[in-house]
Amino acid sequence: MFESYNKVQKAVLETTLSIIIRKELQATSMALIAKESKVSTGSIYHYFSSKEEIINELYTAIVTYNGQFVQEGLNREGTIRERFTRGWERVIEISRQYPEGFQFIEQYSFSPYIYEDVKQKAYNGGWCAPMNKLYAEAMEQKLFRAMDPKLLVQMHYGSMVYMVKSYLQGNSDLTDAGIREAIEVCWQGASRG
Amino acid sequence: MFESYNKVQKAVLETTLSIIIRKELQATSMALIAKESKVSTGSIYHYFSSKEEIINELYTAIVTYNGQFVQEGLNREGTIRERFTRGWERVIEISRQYPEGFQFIEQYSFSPYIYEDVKQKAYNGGWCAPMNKLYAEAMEQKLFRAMDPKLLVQMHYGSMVYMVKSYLQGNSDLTDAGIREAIEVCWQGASRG
DNA sequence: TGCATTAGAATGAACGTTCTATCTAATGAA
DNA sequence: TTCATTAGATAGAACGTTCATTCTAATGCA
Repeated sequence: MFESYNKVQKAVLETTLSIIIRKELQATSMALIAKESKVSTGSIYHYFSSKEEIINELYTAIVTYNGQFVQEGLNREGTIRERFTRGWERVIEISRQYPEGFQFIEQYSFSPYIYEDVKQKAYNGGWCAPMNKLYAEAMEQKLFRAMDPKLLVQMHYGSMVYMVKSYLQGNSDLTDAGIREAIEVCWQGASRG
Repeated sequence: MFESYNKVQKAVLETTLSIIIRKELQATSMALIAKESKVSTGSIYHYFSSKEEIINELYTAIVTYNGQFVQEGLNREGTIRERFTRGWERVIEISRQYPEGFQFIEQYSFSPYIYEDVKQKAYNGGWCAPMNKLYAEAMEQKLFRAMDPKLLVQMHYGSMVYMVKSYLQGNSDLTDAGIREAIEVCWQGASRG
């Protein structure tokens, strides 16, 4: 997840992610990050200019990483339906594999603590634009109902998010069959006549 | 929204909600709440035992209020499809009417800052259980695919949440026709063959 | 007068950040 | 090879600020 960072930065980012999921932003103090990551505050400030910067760096790193993973599935050859399925499978797969990253992005993508330009850059490096394009294609080919493709992508993403949240809260399981069915539900709802 | 509270409590809760949406929990200080609500910290502590209690009270109040509004639509007479449509229409309607409440619940329903028993009580007073029941009925009557009704409700709620978020972020509009179409997309996806 | 309510100063803890001292390892002149 | 020099990295105490909460005195209604 944090391969492009040095050892200290990696430890700080990993620790911060772990604490912030367990305890909220306000309880994620620099002292606690220092203690748990075993990096002194002096060193933390040597590599990061502020607490805000750590959180924003975390945000960028996760969105970029997840974005690449999803795009790999989305951009491979195949019919629209195959790419659709692979794309959403990867969205769920990465959420299941790195639930902390998923939860963090979920909580902070609408937060004022993340700078607008970081959100913007993250959006560009993410998987939203290619997915929007796929949906637009599906509409051109009359596979999908005519509507705002971006809105439909958001709705489907919402479905996936809440399915994963249900799973992470222990209110449902997340089997391969269940995932396939959920994706099918989305496809069927979007389909024309 | 806060009819069951006295004037001071109402002012404090309304102000807290407004600040927390604009600025995050960590920037929502008691001093700022006092200043904006024009209630001194002394009075705030006369009516609330702590900052945590304010936030948790806020959570309870909003979920209860929204829950009643949605249930009114859900429980009225009609076919399953009519009740389905009215239910989701009300979920969106209340979100559009009180976007701050919507955003607050969205941000804090998964937060460790809200006590578990408050979440539990809120869930019971909310609209989830009746909606689950409606979905179970739809499955019994073979209108919907056989799957976990709770999971499908969560997925549909996710779709609504992300549609409203798109709207609140200015990335799409939220017309009556658009809402109707979104609900239809959900129905169609859930339907049997 | 008596009592609930209010205001806002006071308090002490906790916070993000900075500072200073120390450590480590690489460099290069002798 | 040796050792002074250097630059970066690290540790943790110290700093000033801000925070949630408490306290004390004043207010206003019964």
